[in-house]
Parts: sequence; structure tokens; C-alpha cells
Amino acid sequence: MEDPAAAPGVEVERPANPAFGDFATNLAMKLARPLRRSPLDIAEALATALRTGQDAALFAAVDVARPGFLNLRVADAAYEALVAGVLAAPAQWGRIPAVKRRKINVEFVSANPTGPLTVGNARGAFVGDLLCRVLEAGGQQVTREYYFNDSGAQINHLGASVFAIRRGEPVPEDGYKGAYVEQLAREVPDDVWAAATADGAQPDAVLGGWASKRVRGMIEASLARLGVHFDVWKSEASLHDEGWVARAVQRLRDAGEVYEQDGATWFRSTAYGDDKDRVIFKSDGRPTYFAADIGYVTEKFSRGFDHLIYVWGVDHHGTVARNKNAAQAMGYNPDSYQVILIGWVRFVADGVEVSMSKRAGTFVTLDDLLDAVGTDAARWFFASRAAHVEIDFDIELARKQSAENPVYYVQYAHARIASILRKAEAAGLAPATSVAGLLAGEPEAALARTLSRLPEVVEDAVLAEETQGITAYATDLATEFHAFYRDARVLDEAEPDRSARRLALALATKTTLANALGLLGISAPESM
RNA sequence: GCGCCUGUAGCUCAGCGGAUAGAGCGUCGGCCUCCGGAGCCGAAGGUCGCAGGUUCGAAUCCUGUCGGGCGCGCCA
Repeated sequence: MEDPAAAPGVEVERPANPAFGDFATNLAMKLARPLRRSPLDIAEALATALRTGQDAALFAAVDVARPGFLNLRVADAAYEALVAGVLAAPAQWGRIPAVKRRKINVEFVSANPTGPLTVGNARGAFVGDLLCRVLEAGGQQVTREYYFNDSGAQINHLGASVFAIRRGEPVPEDGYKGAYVEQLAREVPDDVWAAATADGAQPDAVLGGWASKRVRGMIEASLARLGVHFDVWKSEASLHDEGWVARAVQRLRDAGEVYEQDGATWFRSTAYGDDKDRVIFKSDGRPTYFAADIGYVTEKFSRGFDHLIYVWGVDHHGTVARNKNAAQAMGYNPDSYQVILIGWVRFVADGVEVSMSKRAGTFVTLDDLLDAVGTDAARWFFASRAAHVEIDFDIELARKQSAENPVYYVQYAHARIASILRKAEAAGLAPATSVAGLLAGEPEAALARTLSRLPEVVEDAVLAEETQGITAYATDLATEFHAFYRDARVLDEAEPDRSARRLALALATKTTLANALGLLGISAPESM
């Protein structure tokens, strides 16, 4: 046996069927071919080794099953030690030691400040923040960053719309409509209006600049409601003003990957596998969005980040290659430029698709969503689905179902435990400090087995950079606790020792639920 | 046409190489003398789009095919 750990596809897993034990491994089956022995023979040999080895005390049972599984049942004492560890260091429970601590920049939302955040922005905001939390749980140092466009055509359109409404004229064809624009028009301060209408002034730009600042304030307030806090707000204009774009283009030019054609300036993206070359400066001399993007990359790396993550909607996936290629051409490791594409959210109301348009003013704002379902329920909804898949979101259904949202199931279990602990204290009962004999009964054992899974669930989330596993696990643990509650009377003054042990287990469960919810940014209420 | 994502229970979604395919909601039927009924127990409901292939083993990997979404601008 050269190096069994190096055999591909070897896994240790939790069997779906608890009758097979706590852990199972396919090691023997994977070894069968290279060793030219039958899987059952190998499994038997491994089982004997484990049963008599120095760690034999860890296992209550080591069994072999067809066609070659090795099934392990962990000894009660190991679970008892684990629960004791949870109680001794609750804040540490579920945290994963970083293999390598890196400085990571995560840019998300980055919606232009031309209108309030809509439900369309909600997914990016939640998923971006959840990603950051998962990275932090994995020991990474994370900076949350919001990139916004504070000049240019979109902002001028907004300004023109405000200008028109203020003067009682119809909103221009490519302008913005909606109650918030009318609100903005009413709130234009006298000095701003004077500056916008002075001789030689550009009303669109002046009013657009003012309005976009106001809108940014609205956006920040909405994000605060979500529990999303950004460390850095970066303006596109600053990338040009501070010379980042110019220097980045020069770097590409020095690398020989820039050329002029048809009056425009191009990046040779095809040299790195792209479908076509990409314009940096248009023939009228103005920069494309891509120009700002490459300047931004150099600006971010100049701040010492080891890794950049961009959370974008799938509709931007066509721009990934050019940006990654430019990063590589400028000398950065392309693997340190990572894009996570968020699947489309199809909004439906009572089964009928509704289109969202900021310009047409037909959209549901993020604040409306939160008013309807609450931040915990909204967070749970997005956390429980893979980031890259397209999903349907029926806001009417969400509204109706908000009272029976699965998040409350988990929170209820937490609140129920809190209530039991309060009652125990009033009765003079306290959780046991010694956990010997904790797994005396099957209800206890089942609950201990489930709560012990938290670290591996978190590790899986960290590796996958996804959170569905955490919501699923929290639901499992809540279910397991409700079963325990049904089958095992916790508070019983006639059985103080047993009560103390069960209280200890309940407290460890409460900690586990709170840590799982905390990782998702969801509250764990003491009562509800 | 090409590229990427996607098709799993009535609905919304997990599972993504292992041993009887899961959850929530919905439907039907039970459970409040006792630690919170926002709970518990049970039932119905699936050819994992389809067809080949790889493997001891495929919802999971490969190929093809059909359906849905997104992208393929000197737009942002």
C-alpha cells in the first residue's frame, strides 16, 4: 500500500442511513483495483487495524458492508467530549482554521445610483454578503466593496428627468420615471436649482450629480436594513481622475497588447482566448466601461489584495474573459481574478411574470420586499439556493407565506431552548458541567450526533463558497431538537442529574443553532 | 449559429460518483392534563427531460438530443 490517501475519489462521509453508523468510507473499494484484491478483503483488514489500533477507543463499532464499505460508529465518550468543548468555547464552535489567510476584495451590488435598489438587486446583495461571511468563517480577511458610476450618460439621464419634472414637462424618452424621481424633483434645494439653471450651466449634469448623491443615500439606507455594510465605496470617476485607467492602459501597451484601429484603442483579448478584441477608448476618445474596469483592477491590487472576487449577474458573463485576460496581460495571476455569476431572478406575482424596469418605473423596491417578508426570511430564501441557478421569486407568495417561512422553524427551536433554560434557572436547575453519561438515551445520542456536524457543514460551505448546506443543516438540527423535546423530558426536579445533562445538551444545541444562523447573518431570538 | 447556465414530488428548491432520491410550501388524516402547537406523528405524490456511454455503482461524469434562461456592441 503506497499511499492510500492519494487514491482519487476516496471519501469519508455521513451515510444517509443512520443504521450504517456515523461515518462510512469507500476506501477499500477504491483500493481494490490498484491492490488487485477484493474490496471486502481490504475492508476486513482495515477494520481489524482500526479495532486494535491506538485510536480504537474512538470507535464503538467498525463494520464491513457490501460491496466494501467500511462503516464506523463513534464512541459515546467522543461525543461527550465534543459537547463539553462546545460548552467550554461556544464562540469558537463551527469556526474553521484558515489554511492560508488571504486579503480578499469582494465587490458586489455596485448598482448605479440612478434609483432605489430593487428586488432585482436583492439577490446580489444577500449572496455577496453571505459569500463574505463564509470567507470570513474560513479565516479570510475580507473587504466588502461597492463600485458606483457617478458620472456619465446614466447620471445625466437622471438629471434630465428631474429637470423635466421640475419644469412640468414630460420625462424624456430615455429618462427615468417613477415616484422616486418626482420626489427628487420636489426636493431639489434652491442653491442646486440656481446652479443648474444659471447661464451656461449644464442642468442635466448638475441635477444628475445632486440626485445621484441623494439616491446613494437611499441605497445605503436600504443596505443597512439588510445588514449589509460596505467597507469601501469606490467611484468610477476617481479611477480616471487619479490616473489608474491611464496607467493600466500603459501597462497593457508596454506588454504589446494594445493597438489603434478605426480611430479606437483596442486590447488584444484574442491573444488570451477571447472571441474578439475589445475597445478601451472609443473613436470619439471617450473610455468604455472596460477601460475603467482595468484601471480598477490595478487600483485594487495596489491596496495589497491577494484575491479579487466580483459578484455579477449572469447577464455580465460575456465580460468576464476580457477582464481576466487584461489582468493576466498586466502581469497578475488570472486565478486571482474570480467572478461569481448570480443566476437570474425571475419575478412573478401570483404566477405571472412581472418585468422590472427602473426607467419605466415598474419595479418592486428592496424596501418593499423587506416590509413584506422581513430581512431574516429574505436572507434565508437566498441563502438556501445555489448562487448560480436561475430562480423564481413570487413576491405575493412570499408575502402570504412569510408567517410560515422555514427560517422561523429554526428560530423557533432556538427560542424554545431559550425558554427552557429560563425555566430551568427559575427552578434552580443548571446545565451539567460534567457531561459523562450524557448520551444515556437514544434521544440524546441522536441530538448529539446531529449537532456534532456543524464544523464539517461549515467547511463544506467554505470550500464550495455556498450556503445552502448551512440552511439545510440548521433545519435538520431544529427537527432533531423538536424530536428530542418530544421524547426526552428536560426539566424534571425529581431527576436533577438527568435534567442537568439534558440541559447541557440543549444549551449546546442552542449554541449550534445560533452559530449556524449567525454565519448567515440571521438573528437567533431568545423569544418570538 | 456559437458560448455559458439550467431541466429532480402539484409549486419553490436541495442533493452533484456510493447503500431505500430529500426539504419547505400545498393536499389528506391524527395529536394540546405535562418544559413555547411558529410544534409533533402519519399518508398520498418522482421513468431525477430523453437516448446512448464510462463505472463494481450514475440524479451526479462523458456524448448526443429536446425544452427554458442569459450572452455574443466603439451599451452600461
